[in-house]
Amino acid sequence: MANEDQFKKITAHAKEYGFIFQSSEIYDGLGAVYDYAQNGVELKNNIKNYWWDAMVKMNEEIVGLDSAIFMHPTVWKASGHLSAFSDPLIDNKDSKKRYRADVLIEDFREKIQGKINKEVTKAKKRFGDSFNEQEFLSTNQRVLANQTKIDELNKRFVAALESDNLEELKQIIIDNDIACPVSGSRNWTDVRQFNLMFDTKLGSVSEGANQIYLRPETAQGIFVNYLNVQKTGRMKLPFGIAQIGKAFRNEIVARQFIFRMREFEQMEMQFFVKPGEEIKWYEHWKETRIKWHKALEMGDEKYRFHDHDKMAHYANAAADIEFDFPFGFKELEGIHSRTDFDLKSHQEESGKKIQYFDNETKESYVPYVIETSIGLDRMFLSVLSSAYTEEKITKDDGSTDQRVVLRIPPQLAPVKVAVLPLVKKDGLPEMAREILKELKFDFNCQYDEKDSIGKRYRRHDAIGTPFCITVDHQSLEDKTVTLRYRDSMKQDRVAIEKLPELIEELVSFKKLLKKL
RNA sequence: GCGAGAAUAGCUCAGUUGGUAGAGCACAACCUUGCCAAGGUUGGGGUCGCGGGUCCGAGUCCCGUUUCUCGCUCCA
Repeated sequence: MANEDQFKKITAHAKEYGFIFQSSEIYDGLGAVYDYAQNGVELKNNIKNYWWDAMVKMNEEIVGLDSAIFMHPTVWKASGHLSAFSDPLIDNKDSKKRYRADVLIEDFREKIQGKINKEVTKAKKRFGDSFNEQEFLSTNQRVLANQTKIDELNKRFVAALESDNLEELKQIIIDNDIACPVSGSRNWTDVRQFNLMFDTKLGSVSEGANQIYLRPETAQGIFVNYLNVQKTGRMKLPFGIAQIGKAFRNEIVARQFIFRMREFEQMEMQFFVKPGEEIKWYEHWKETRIKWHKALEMGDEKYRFHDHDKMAHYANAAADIEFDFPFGFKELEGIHSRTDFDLKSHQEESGKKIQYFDNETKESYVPYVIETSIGLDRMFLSVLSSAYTEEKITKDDGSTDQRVVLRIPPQLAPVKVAVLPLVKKDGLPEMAREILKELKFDFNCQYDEKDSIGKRYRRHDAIGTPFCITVDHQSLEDKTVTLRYRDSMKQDRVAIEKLPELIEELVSFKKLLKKL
């Protein structure tokens, strides 16, 4: 991949300039776990704030929540994670490829279904208008044989999945002569189960200990609080609950820097609607969410939708917003129409009525849910990778030079302003300190007096600081400074008293939020 | 988990056929310059991933091991 180099540079830059460190690095690191460093945490917080403002602050009908990571274990039974969240995996010994055993069987089933469909198409052509599909399906020998095969397969498959019978899954693969798509061989290992949820014990580890799980998604914390929020907030449908928080998945393989981690952070909003209106709202949130991304102006062409054909067990419509990462278009955010699956399951498991009384129609019903769920760490990576730029610049004397600049949207930049005395004498540092003292109430600022002014500009380019204020000798006389812009490297001379207003204009979320 | 590569200073790397660890950048102090990195002087920092073996002697050869990176699977 041509951009692999680019990706390496970005990860190296992220470490070198204090955005992301590997966890427990002095102990050789811990696989796929990362810490956000001094600049990273600022960027991450800014992303969170942008999202929270766009969701909670700007929408009267959306409220926030911060639910615990630990939850009652039955939550995960109701949500389907206990059964559906464990993948039965099988390896082919010849090609060394790994497959999900259930997917392998499903693909095989589809192949046979394809054969049947082909027969039907052929017959349709041959018989024209007189073709009776029902009759054809029940009489054609080849079709019947294949249909029987599928029926038998389904019976065994469903039974095996329900009873978690891994030996049976392997037996199905063997009995049907399912071969590895790569090697063509039938040399399979045993099927093994991987549960993607981390478990731990609540209470004393000895007797009476309760097995609990680290949540694999934040959504369930919202669902189980639906009634509480709706009642105490006097919420009327449609309304939403937003939450930012950590989730944990014990991925077999977690890689690609912070793209896939075992501990990650989600920003989720569950929007509760009247049944039947879900597709309307699904479309609404698809549009709203992509606008939120594009408002940052990192390049409209870097985003695209990917509509799902295959749904998760809970969804009736689903799309991803994909971002053009250095390693290709990958999922950044998911928008799912989750139907009433979750609330209904919790209603059944808990025995508590989870319904909404509609005063207009005088009916009670379980609301439908539209979910928007974005990976915060992925968002972080998208900002970082689109921001990273190596730039050739031509100097006044005609010679060329290079600089590395992070073109982070100013609203998200970790440091907003650097205050720099041109020289380390003549009272310039003191004056710079005075300016900083005022600005730091409103903005994350840094002071730097070491090395030449050019070098300091470059240092701030490298962490994406959008503005550098330089205090020079003229400042002492007329209370003006130069304001240098990161992207254009141009400078304006402005009055010190105008600074807060000027910077605020370029750095606040207001302009972004108005575009939504 | 399987396969492939890698591991020497904060970073990028050099280290000859085995002979007691180097460079550039970065960092710190001081001097100098003063609006777009790379002036001078001085200094700090490494049990060469870890463990064993061969050898008078191992960063270098052999074995093992750990971790990281990439591919296969899955997903936010």
